[in-house]
Amino acid sequence: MAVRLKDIARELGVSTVTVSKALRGRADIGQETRERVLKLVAEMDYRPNMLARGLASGRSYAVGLVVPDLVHPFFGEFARSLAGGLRAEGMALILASSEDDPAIEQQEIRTLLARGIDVLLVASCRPAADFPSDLADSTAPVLLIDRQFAGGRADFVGSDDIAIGEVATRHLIGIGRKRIAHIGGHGMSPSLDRLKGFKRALSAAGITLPKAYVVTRERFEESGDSTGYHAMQELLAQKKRPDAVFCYNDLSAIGAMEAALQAGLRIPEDIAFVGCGNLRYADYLRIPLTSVDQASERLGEAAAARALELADEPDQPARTIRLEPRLIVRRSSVVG
Amino acid sequence: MAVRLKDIARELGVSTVTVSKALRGRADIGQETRERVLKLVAEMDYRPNMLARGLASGRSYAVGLVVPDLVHPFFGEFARSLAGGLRAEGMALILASSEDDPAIEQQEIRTLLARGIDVLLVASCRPAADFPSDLADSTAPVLLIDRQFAGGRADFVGSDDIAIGEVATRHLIGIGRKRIAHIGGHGMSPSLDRLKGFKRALSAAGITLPKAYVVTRERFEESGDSTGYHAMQELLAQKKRPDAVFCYNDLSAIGAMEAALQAGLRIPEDIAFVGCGNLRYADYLRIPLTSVDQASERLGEAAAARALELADEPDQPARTIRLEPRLIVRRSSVVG
DNA sequence: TTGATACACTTAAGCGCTAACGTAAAAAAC
DNA sequence: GTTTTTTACGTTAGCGCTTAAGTGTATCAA
Repeated sequence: MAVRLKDIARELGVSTVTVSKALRGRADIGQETRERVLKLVAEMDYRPNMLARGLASGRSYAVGLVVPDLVHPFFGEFARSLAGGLRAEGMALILASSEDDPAIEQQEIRTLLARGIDVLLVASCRPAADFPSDLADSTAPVLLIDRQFAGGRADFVGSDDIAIGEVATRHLIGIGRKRIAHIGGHGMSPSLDRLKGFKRALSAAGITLPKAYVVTRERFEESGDSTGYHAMQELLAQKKRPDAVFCYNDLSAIGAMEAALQAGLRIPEDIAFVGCGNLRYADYLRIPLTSVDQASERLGEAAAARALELADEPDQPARTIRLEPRLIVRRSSVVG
Repeated sequence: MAVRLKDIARELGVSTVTVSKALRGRADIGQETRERVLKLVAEMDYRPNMLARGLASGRSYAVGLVVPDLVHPFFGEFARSLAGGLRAEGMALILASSEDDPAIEQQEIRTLLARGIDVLLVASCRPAADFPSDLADSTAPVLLIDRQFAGGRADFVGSDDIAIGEVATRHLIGIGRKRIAHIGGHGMSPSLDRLKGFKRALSAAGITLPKAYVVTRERFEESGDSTGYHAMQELLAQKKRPDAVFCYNDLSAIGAMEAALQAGLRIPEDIAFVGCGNLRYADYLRIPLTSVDQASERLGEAAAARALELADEPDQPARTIRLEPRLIVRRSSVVG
């Protein structure tokens, strides 16, 4: 089959261990031998068998990533830049999608662990309330992405979701809106925190929030547009309908805008919208959408960097990395 | 560390091989023993170490996928449904992104192969003209996705790109357009075939195609909108500007429409557009976009099924699977 | 001269698993 | 009742690599 360490060693008249060490840059190999090895390795196009290396060394040089939905632009962009950061260090990415189903998520985590991944990255779809036991028991260090668990002492890379809620809401307040509603999720930490930021911004401005102005739903990733559409209909049914809505993500904002337009409202004159995620197509929508950018690329880079650290040194005190959001203003919130 | 085969065997007073066989459902294990093994395996939460299994058996139960761009909706959707199909059979997906760079693609293929993947799926970004040697020499069976190579005797799962070109063009002819242009790519097989279908449909209808009505570009995945925008400006500069454009994909169509709108044209009255890919957001665009649906989900399923076959039996005659496209008509091509 | 100290390698062992073959007992065949 | 077959296991060897523990030789201090 393929070229093995043994073949290189035989050809060179040295032991396999010498070749192995030379390849990995260990110090106890002579300059001349090292060069001979490297030269032949290149000539024979040798690639170490990572399964064997992983079995022998306990390190697989691969990280696992579980996301709720690959198609969601945020996770796509995140995965892309993560993969780029890992590739630079010769690490592979094993990807799994949970389809927003906790049972699938658990199963995927198990199979990733069985593959000896060095670090487990998870954007969990399980409720933020308590830390899942399988993550707590993981043999590989765990790096939570985007979604955190309550009291979790786990490593985390994600957005500052409270700031997202504040930034979006302050913008709506800033353009003079008084009846500001929120279409959000429940259960996951980003939903909770964005709502918290939303409320914080409102009360800081002395604006009261009717209970009915907060509509929460599930499943924002896959079919967020219809989720947003129906949630918006609920808001439009209020006696005093809102004049601005902060939506959990862009997809739900798209659906919500659709509902508003169908109801004959003008955007942004009658009602303004802010989404979150800064979708690639936000500029090209019927009404270009104001959105909070989560810097998914930079999150991917940060996660890659942290994952590499954890792979090298698994037993570190947990760290939390939060990136600040940035508001991108478009037509949906300013008369243009 | 984790529970090993040996631990189960010791506990049960049998050999490791017996446990291994029972676990994999081999015939030469007694009913009673099998049950005892399975029971204890469940109790002790044993998961086979896939690195060891892979090393010993030569099968890793993982497939590798290289795509040009994870963020591109087509590949995202494809990867999602592929992963689903594989998961059902206990196969993992190792994902790599080539960033549309042939050198990165080659490197990623090497690292995937070094990981002992059972099947290599590649949506290659290398020119269709000739079959790359690394794919020809691959130790794992190769399954080409979306893009084919000339005279390639390799397995393939993708769209019927000629039909895509025909369907789109016939539609534009059907709505009475006479000056039909194409913004397309070059090099990759889908570009070539879509152009072929485009020309075929035109000549079947007896419509002549000015040379300048075919504009080809590169890089349609990542920044297709600006590619489409600039290509469209070129078309608009013609003495006789087109009254319809078939664009390589939706992203370029979005950019092209943007350019047309900026030029003061009405869509579809003055100029109609058809894209390809049937983007999730096609309905919500400024002008909802008529697009050819590639059935990316079904492609993913088909690829998963074929990959499983190839994993079980690598030496099969190559098969080509092409899914028929379907036109989704929206505002960009009919006055609505 | 002796011993310590590097240096540049080799030998031995084993990671956790499976393929291939071996074997003993029970069942079936003659 | 002996041979053959079948059933249900066990033994051996090894996948390709790495870690840990040597081994021999040159170098240097005492």
